[in-house]
Amino acid sequence: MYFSESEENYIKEIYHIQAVQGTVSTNALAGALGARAASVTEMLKKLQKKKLINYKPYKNFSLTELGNRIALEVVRKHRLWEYFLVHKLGFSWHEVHDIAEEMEHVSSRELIQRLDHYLGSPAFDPHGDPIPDKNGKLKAVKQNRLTDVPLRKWVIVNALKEQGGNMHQLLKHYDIHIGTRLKVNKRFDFDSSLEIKMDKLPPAIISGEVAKNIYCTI
Amino acid sequence: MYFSESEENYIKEIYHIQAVQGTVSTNALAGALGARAASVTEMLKKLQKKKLINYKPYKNFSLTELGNRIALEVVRKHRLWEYFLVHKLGFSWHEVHDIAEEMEHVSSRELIQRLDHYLGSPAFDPHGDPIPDKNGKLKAVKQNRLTDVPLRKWVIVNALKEQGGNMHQLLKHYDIHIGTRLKVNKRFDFDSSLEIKMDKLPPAIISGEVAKNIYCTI
DNA sequence: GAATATTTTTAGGTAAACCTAAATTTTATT
DNA sequence: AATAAAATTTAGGTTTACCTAAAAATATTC
Ligand SMILES: [Mn+2]
Ligand SMILES: [Mn+2]
Ligand SMILES: [Mn+2]
Ligand SMILES: [Mn+2]
Repeated sequence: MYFSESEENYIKEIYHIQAVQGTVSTNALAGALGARAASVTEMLKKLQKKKLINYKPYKNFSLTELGNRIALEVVRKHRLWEYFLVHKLGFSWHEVHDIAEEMEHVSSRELIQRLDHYLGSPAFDPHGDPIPDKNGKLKAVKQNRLTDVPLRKWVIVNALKEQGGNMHQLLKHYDIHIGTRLKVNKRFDFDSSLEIKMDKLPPAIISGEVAKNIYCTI
Repeated sequence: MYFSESEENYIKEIYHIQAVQGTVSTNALAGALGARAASVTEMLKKLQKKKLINYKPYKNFSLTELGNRIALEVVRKHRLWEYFLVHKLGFSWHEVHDIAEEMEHVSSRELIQRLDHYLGSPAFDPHGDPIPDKNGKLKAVKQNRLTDVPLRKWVIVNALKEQGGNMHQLLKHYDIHIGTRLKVNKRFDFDSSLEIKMDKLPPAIISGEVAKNIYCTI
């Protein structure tokens, strides 16, 4: 069965929202895709006809088993290409999302099979997100928000979320990247900033803004 | 300036037809693209408005300087991806065209820059066709049709054209590939087959059908 | 050079993916 | 429970890229 680029983007986005919010609404999806609610409604009907989502008018919706499988395939393609861009072409992690957003729609299954093998079947993309394997299985690693981590406990950064701006400059300045070991010494409620401590470096203050996008293993 | 996937395909195809026929007509383009003449006319008007082609109704048309530049960029992307698919992912030369047909439309310039560097700035794609460099320059190597080559003269295969079917099986059977040294002993006008001689192999007969798609340096 | 054939364009449609504005349904508030 | 607010859908457009069938222009043939 053929799915258009738009259909793939919708399915993938439903998958992501479902993963973090548990439930998906027309407006949430419209927001995530930068589209208007009316456009989303139209597409929802199309996706339902293709048996990719469970949808009743005016109600929240969810992916069907099939929809989930397709979503995982697109996510797999996206993350494998991101891995390729960073580890083979030398891009930095914050530059690859938009390119992968296009490459994820190249349709050849054989291509992805071979790409995966060529990259050594990586389990995580450059942002620390798990790459679904051929069967859609994800290596489950808990991503704990740095803002919620217990005080004075050493943790390891395992994921960084891109948020539009150029947060990566800041992270580079602090020398925080995936694999960095650090602990949170204090949390300042006033501006929700944190004092963190990294090996061989004096304690540093980071804003809640940044901390929100840093995840780690406890 | 943005060009859609369709616009890129049209421009590239005009470039190819121009290269072999010298001149491009609505019907020729429609045939090459698998579209109807009416659709082509419509697109021609769009391409003219974008100053990519020189076009007068009912007349043959040609690429403008800008059109040529864009065409070369798409050709460059196509052939670099083909090279990647064969030399990095292990595809065989006859499997890569359709995949590259999709990948050539990924828009990032930086991506192609880096891909080129990663591949070692190759000058020829897996079919033996030259890859335009960043400035659109092509390494000119004369591709002589094996059917036209002088008799009893050793030549080297430098290009193989894919023609839908599975000619590659035949070529593999004869062990003919890019780089193969051979000479044409005889030409049989009756069915336009050729007797060829390769190093360390007894003479063999190949059909005109196949020979037409083999090119070499004299 | 007129008649015929071929090529190309125009006219009029369709489907996908978007949009705005208005109507409808659901949810929240008094 | 009635009303107000918010979310969602429907109605009616637009643009892109296709299509078929008919008309117009160009080329070929007698
Ligand atoms: Mn995408
Ligand atoms: Mn990622
Ligand atoms: Mn293409
Ligand atoms: Mn090629």
